Amino acid sequence: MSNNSKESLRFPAAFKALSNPHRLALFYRLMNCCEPGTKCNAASAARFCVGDLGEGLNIAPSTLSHHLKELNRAGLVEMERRGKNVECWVEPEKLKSLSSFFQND
Amino acid sequence: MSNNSKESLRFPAAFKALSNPHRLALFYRLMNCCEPGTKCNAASAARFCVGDLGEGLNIAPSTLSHHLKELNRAGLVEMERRGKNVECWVEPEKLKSLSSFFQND
DNA sequence: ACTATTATTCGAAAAATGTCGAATAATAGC
DNA sequence: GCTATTATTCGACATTTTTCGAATAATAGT
Repeated sequence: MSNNSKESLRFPAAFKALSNPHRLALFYRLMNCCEPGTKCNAASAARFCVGDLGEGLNIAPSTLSHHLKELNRAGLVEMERRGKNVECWVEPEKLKSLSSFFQND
Repeated sequence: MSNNSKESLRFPAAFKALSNPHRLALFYRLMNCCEPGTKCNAASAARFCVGDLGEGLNIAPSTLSHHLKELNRAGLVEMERRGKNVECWVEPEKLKSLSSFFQND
């Protein structure tokens, strides 16, 4: 009932997912949800639909889909169908986990 | 005179370098320099020589060397010859950079 | 100079990854 | 039910990566 198919974050898989420039760009877009310079309201995680996320990346829809699936499987990105679109977002707690991975002090 | 060939950290390259399980293990060892459970003195970055770093990883010396070179080129790991050995370490500032990459708040 | 130790470079082979187009699925609106 | 929109799955192919062993380099000690 509770766990709605959200993948949990595991570091090796996460870094592997971020190792591709396209996937890193996609993740970065979701991380920095608002326009460059501005800051998101921490409360509302920004959502992009798949098509919009790939905007400007010059990759085929099938490739885009593949990359988002990888990000999702790595536990970095959540996805949920909403009508014709599939919405994607990053849970803030995932960012915290990643951030603290590198803080050994 | 000043810049002693230390590669600067760039995120896409860094995540790519960390995408391999062996390289992640090597980096993790250097990050968490002391024995599991204990904490390093922040002042003294721990150093491993190449051979010791690869201990237990079951990879050929040539493979180990290759991976460390990649970590170095990505700006994650510093390397310096000291006698017969080559010492490796992680600059604490690199960890800070990586950590803050994920903190967009 | 010779030997032992430690690490790197250099191919080469096997495995994994990134990419696409075509076909398929899921949904919404008519 | 048909059509349009949005996204995914499924091969297939090209590229990249991982890995190794053999040869080479760098250093220290005898």
